[in-house]
Amino acid sequence: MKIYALVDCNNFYASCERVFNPKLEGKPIVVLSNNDGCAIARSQEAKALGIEMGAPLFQIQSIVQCHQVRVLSSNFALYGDLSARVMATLAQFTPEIEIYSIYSIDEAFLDLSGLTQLVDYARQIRTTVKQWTGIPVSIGIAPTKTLAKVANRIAKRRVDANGVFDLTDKTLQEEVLAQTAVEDIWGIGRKSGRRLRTHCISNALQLRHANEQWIQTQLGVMGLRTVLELRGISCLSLQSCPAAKHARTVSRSFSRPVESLAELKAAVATYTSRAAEKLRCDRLSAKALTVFLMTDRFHQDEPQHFDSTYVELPVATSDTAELIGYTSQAIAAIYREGYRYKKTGVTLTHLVAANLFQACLFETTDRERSRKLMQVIDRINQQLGAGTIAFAATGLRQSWGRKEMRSPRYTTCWQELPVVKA
DNA sequence: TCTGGGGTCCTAGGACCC
DNA sequence: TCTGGGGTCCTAGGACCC
Repeated sequence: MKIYALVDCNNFYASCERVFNPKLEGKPIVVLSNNDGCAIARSQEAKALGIEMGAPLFQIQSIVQCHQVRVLSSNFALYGDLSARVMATLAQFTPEIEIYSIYSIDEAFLDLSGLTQLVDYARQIRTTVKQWTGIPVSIGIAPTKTLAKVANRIAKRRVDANGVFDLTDKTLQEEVLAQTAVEDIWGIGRKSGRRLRTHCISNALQLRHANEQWIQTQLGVMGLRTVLELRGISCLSLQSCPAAKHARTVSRSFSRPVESLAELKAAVATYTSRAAEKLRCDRLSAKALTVFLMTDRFHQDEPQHFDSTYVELPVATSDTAELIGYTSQAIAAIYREGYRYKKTGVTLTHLVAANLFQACLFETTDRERSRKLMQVIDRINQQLGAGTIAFAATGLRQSWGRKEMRSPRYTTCWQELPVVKA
């Protein structure tokens, strides 16, 4: 029998902040989204105060003040680095590990098949991760990934579980699934949850016993897969070597409305640069791209405009200058005067391995020269900090975002290393 | 006044081909 | 006036995840 363990970091972003700032221990913390807009992570104490995931900061201001909630801007450089350390630690315990999956920032599946003393082993993993990285994790153990997710929830909630819960026992599965709300199952979202409830399926045990044909007509093959997984039949295998990405998006909301094409162009050029960097980092090239722009949907009293445009490129590329040329034209094509824009973004799609592209018969650009130039730019920005060298099209002021309460990038920036005083 | 960003997979339906 | 059938590929949109 297969045995999966799901290792999930507790309140990951909040825990990361605590690693370098122990004064935050035991205090309610929220970490904010881009522009300091919404709460995207909360410590246990903040959750207990009733702060919901995604709550706009201005709506929770009274709770924040009343309970002295520590409010922090997001610091993804720090979280990404600590995530990598957690994953590296987990990899010490088994070669069968799924990292870099789309859920990778704070969780990883491990294949523990064939091991005995599962709970002891999991405790050892938990202790080691905490000791080596400072991040507390919870571990759920079960014969399928979906059940391991359920087990992980219990590991987090039950005080007596002490961070580890083993759900391999069939009788225990029945008991636990009966207490799990149907929308708390991995893969069942709000929509499906509501639909299931109208058919009197409100917990995971009822879903487990639902009719297969009926589920497939209602929820499609994904839903059916979930039901089988709940029954202990593994449908989702461990992807130890996940497929390459299909798309790379960079988009941001503005901290204030933007009306001029010039500003939008500068923003789009900035996002294009970032997306192209990601592409080169993954050694990929894009054969197509989409650019979109939108007004503020929360301001329905103002005129609304959303548009996007798709562009196929003659030759796959990851050259920033070339891509900015295309995205700049694209944004101009969908821009309409007289709107207050809130957000714009760039998606690079149809990604192919950079060394395997189909050249164009009438090619005029010198690909080798462009590749070398990009390499130099990437190296300079890596060594001297992001944005040290940039394309003029990205503009001189890059002040769309707001991050007023960001903690230092303790582990990824020389100037911001923590200092230990004797 | 202030409301995130970046992904995946599946399905339906259109375009196109023979 | 009559106007096939089956297959593939692609995209948009929905649902979901963290």
